[in-house]
Amino acid sequence: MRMAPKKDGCTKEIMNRGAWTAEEDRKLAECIEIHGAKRWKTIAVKSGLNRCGKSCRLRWLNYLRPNIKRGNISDEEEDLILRLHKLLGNRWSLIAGRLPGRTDNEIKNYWNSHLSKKINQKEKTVETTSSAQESIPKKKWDASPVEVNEESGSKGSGNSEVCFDVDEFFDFSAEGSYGLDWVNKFLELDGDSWLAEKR
DNA sequence: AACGAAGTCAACCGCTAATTT
DNA sequence: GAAATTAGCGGTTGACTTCGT
Repeated sequence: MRMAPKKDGCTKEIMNRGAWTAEEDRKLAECIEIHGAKRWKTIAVKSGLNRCGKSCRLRWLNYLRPNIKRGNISDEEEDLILRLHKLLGNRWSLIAGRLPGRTDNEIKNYWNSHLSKKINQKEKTVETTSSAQESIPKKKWDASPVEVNEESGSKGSGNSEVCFDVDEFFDFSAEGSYGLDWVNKFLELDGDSWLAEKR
């Protein structure tokens, strides 16, 4: 697509970059079938694509992976993204993990092009209608998750209002959790009635 | 029809975390 | 335990498409 190679594993030699061709996709898929979707550096070499491992991984995860859904994000999915974003912030891979067949990149793009705009509009209308009483702090949607207690997982303050077990929360082995009930559990109505309104 | 603006999305970059040597 | 390597993530870019004038 563009620009000169930069420093990292991908750039020690001149690598192919930019849009993938059907032939490259086929070679990559073949190679992954043989070696599995791991060891991307190895796959990059074995496939003979002259692409870096990073690039191969991204292509596989976003396009070639089986069961991937493209486009047409449903109302339910959109609602789920909104709620998860409120809960998690810009942790796209975690959000994607709760939306079967969706990729972090797709969700991130969808957020940036659709949802962030919707939210900004909503904010504006709220501001104009309730300019007088400003007791409730303005909600910042970008990268400001509800604080969660992550002590069992990674970093976290522990000083949270919404406490839950991260391990339980991200136990993706629990199939069938695709829905809103589980997230409602953590998102007791906090004044964000517009989410409810919009349904 | 032509052109610029705005929107979309695939792909890359830079960084950190995890793993291997 | 330290250093090197690899994997994964979120942010950003820019080519392409669509829309408005």
